[in-house]
Amino acid sequence: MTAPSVSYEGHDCRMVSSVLARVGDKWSVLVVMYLGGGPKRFNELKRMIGGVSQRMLTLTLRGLERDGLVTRTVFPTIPPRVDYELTDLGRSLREPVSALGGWAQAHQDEIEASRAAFDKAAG
Amino acid sequence: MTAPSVSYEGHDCRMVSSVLARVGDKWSVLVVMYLGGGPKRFNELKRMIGGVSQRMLTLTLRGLERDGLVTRTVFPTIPPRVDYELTDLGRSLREPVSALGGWAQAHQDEIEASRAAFDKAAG
DNA sequence: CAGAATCCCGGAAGATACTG
DNA sequence: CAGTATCTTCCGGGATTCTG
Repeated sequence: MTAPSVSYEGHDCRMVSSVLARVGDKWSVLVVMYLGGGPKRFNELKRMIGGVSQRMLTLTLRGLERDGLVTRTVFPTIPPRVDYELTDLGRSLREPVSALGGWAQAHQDEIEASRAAFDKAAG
Repeated sequence: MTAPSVSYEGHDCRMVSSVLARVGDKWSVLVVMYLGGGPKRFNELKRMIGGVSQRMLTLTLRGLERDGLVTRTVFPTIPPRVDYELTDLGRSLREPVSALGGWAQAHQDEIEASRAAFDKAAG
């Protein structure tokens, strides 16, 4: 019943790993999620995410842009304005990430209980 | 059509992030994937994954065990034997991870092309 | 406002050696 | 075989400062 629609065996598992390395990155996920609500400006994202340094946000956005998940649009005004928006590819990522989010939500308590029990047993 | 079954807005996005921090971990993913094929011993996993140090594999398995995704069974024989196996929770994770794997597979070329173009433009 | 540049530190992770 | 222990190296990432 939990049979995956795509089997693990039969293709290079490392590819999944490398994609998760990007997608699973803490800030990248949050950016993709928040950009799902529409285009955002730099500081707008920074405020929404909260706890991210401008350096990390810059690097994260750069990485997402490089992978074709996000577009960067500069308005040559004063003060400058830059909009970030998901590409079609970026939007298509929301679905599988959302599935993982759903899993996280469904099993969060289970995981936390397991951690507590494990930590208690190990002292 | 790409409408997610679980919306991003409406629950704490950081939870998804924290789960991805574990699940998205390079070695954790690979371990879960390989254990999907049935119970494995330590060095068996090490050989299958390849490129992982015994230290990292130990830490990864410990983390997965702590989260209740993997069970560790010790056979008090000489030489010692330890089997690692996915729990029900661990098996349930395969489905959403597989979805992400499918996405990775489907868009790999697109991503690589985007990276190449980006790197070329940036010099 | 949106970044670039610089400094700096703690933790992540490899290599190696030892053990029950 | 399945780890633990130790050392060391590396770099992710925060804080701060400067610019177009």
